[in-house]
Amino acid sequence: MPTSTVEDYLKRILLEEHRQPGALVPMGQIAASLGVTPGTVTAMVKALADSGLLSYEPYSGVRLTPAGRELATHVLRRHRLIELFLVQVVGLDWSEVHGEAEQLEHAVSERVIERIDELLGHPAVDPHGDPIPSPAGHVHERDLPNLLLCPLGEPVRVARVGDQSAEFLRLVERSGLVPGSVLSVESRDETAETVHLRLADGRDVSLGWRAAAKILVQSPGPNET
Amino acid sequence: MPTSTVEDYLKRILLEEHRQPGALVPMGQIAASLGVTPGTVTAMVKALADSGLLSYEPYSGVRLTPAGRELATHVLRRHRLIELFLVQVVGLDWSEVHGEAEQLEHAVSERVIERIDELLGHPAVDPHGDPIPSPAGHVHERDLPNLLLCPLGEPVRVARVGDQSAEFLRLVERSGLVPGSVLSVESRDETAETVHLRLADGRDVSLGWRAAAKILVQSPGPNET
DNA sequence: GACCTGATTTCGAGTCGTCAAAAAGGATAG
DNA sequence: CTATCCTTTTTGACGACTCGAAATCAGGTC
Repeated sequence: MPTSTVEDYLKRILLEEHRQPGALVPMGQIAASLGVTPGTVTAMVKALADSGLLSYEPYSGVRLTPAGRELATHVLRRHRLIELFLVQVVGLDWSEVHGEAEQLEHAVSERVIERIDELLGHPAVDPHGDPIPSPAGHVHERDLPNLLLCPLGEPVRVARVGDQSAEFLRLVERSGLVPGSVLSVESRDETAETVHLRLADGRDVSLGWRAAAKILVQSPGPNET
Repeated sequence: MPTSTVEDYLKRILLEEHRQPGALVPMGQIAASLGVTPGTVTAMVKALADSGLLSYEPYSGVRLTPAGRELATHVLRRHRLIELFLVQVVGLDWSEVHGEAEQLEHAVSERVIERIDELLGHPAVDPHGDPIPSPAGHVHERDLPNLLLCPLGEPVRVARVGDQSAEFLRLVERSGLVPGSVLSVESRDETAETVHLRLADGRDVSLGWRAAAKILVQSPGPNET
């Protein structure tokens, strides 16, 4: 059985691969994402390559093998199902479930995960709108525009929030931008680097570009959240 | 923060202390209970003594300090609340929750435990009838007779099952002896070392003494399970 | 082509938890 | 009081994971 450290490495690498499809993931990125030193990553990555979980190109980076990708996807599935479970059943606030799930994803058996999945009705996305991989390991990533790219003046529905930090999530909640909310982008200011939103409840909200880019939206018609 | 290994050592020692109140817990017993070699226990126990979690008498055994007892009790509280949660909310079979909880007890935060406790209505006992320690660390151990000691011919209610192994629990379930069931001990055979029971539903069941000693009962009046 | 600069690798070291096997201690029967 | 047996301790070692610092590499600059 893989240790929880191994699971963490693979999960982080999978996430980095998602962010830049096709590219090798460089050591530094893994180190930053895990909060360890680059030397540690080099050592670990060699071991993972020896186990056949990823392929390692010295000085270039790393790419998951099918075996590694499968394992990583299962960890991600556990993580996201646990997040949703903690919100919907246990009643935690969505801003705190990410950290909890970080621990639990390594402790929960497949038995329990399947029960949770059933209990929740085989959900497609977690509380942040991130897709939940299928038991077979398939991830349905949708290609959604963010608040910097979506059309102006049209109603859109928040589908996904691309930052799990408790702080950002609390801001999102305060501003009424949780997944499912409907709003429209009134204007963008190129110089000030801000966007101005009007929410369904009439509130006006401004966001900087960094924040706006993290809010992904879809057409408001069919509510898939 | 204590590692999960430390938590396991302390929890096991607490359980052994419960079984023989007042006595020092010998190394061999800890080693057997944890499935490690005696040498490992000696080394670990010295470290725990240095941390002030227990006092160590070479060649005699070990006893938890107040600090160690408190920590161990909290682990036990997490363990038993998780067991009950898995049965009542997640819907697992009671014969499988012990193993699951063994992992989860180290991964669940205090936040989540308190939510679970609330959700379950501050329960007093877990699915096996073992008492759940209070948040303050108080354990309400009741002194109950087992099927070898309770009066003959009188109705009694199963209160607690003193063996968590999935195999034994499945036998208990098959025989209709889960906590809460009412039955009476019809007779005991000293030579054959068996007891004969009559269940409330009319079924007759025989148990060997080893098994009978693990079923603890109370008067059937107020159902405290 | 020589030189920087930033990323990566190597190296030596340390912690934690574990084992196997040898040595030592303690208890008890004679 | 001693021989024996069981328990405990000691010792040396290992695997997994980590760090810090020195050495090395790759890619762009001039």
